[in-house]
Amino acid sequence: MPRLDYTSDCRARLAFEVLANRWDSVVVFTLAENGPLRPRALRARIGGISAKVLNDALRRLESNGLITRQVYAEAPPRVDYELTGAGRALLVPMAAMGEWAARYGDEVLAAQDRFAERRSDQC
Amino acid sequence: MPRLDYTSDCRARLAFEVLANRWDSVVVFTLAENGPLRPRALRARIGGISAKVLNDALRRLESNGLITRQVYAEAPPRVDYELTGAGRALLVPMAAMGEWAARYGDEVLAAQDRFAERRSDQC
DNA sequence: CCGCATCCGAGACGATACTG
DNA sequence: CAGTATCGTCTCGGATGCGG
Repeated sequence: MPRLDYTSDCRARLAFEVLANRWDSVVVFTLAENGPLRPRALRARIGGISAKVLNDALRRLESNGLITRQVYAEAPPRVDYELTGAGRALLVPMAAMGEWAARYGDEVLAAQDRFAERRSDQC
Repeated sequence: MPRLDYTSDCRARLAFEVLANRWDSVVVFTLAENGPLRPRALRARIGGISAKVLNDALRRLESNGLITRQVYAEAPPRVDYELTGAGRALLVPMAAMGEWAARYGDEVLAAQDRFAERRSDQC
């Protein structure tokens, strides 16, 4: 998050930076599909993510204005997270990314295998 | 690059993972605009990237099948890098990301400022 | 129940110097 | 000129335990 230097003029970089971390896009996607959710529910829907890491992701998304944090004055404490307009709008480019992955995902995996083989051949 | 576990079903994750690192998307973009380039030329066009880091990025992109590496038997050594079909196809989602950034970039930066302020207020 | 503090390992980035 | 090696720093991911 060291605030982008746009010396290299790639407009899309801000968007990628915002979703660069492992779980951020998954959280956005999950919130988009299910509406406002509590951390507990988010963890359950996503699966395979620790509480701390989810919290880290939520903080990042909040700091980038992609989600809002609602706190209810109750006991036990209750919180939920919801997408902002900017967050919801991200679904459009995310869909484009998904289509690319659907079309070229196998190629990528195959290339990774080939590359791993070549490196083990040399040694 | 620890090979995705698709336990969390977000199809777009592969695409994000492929461009998750700082310079990867910039390199793809630069190659798309200028055609095949030698590392030297790439560095010059991009600006602000060290030789090692560019090399790291090129290796990653190659291992993911987004670029190809052409070696010419000359002296002094000559190499150039070119986008594959999968690499060129990435420009479509990248453009979508760019449009999002153009529309919501300011909101993101403003949110970051607000978030930074709140944290410094508390301390 | 939510979130924070701590500790650890893995990678990326960055600068520099060196080999083919 | 291309690429590697090394070193230091930073951040993410992951696990665990504590406090509000």
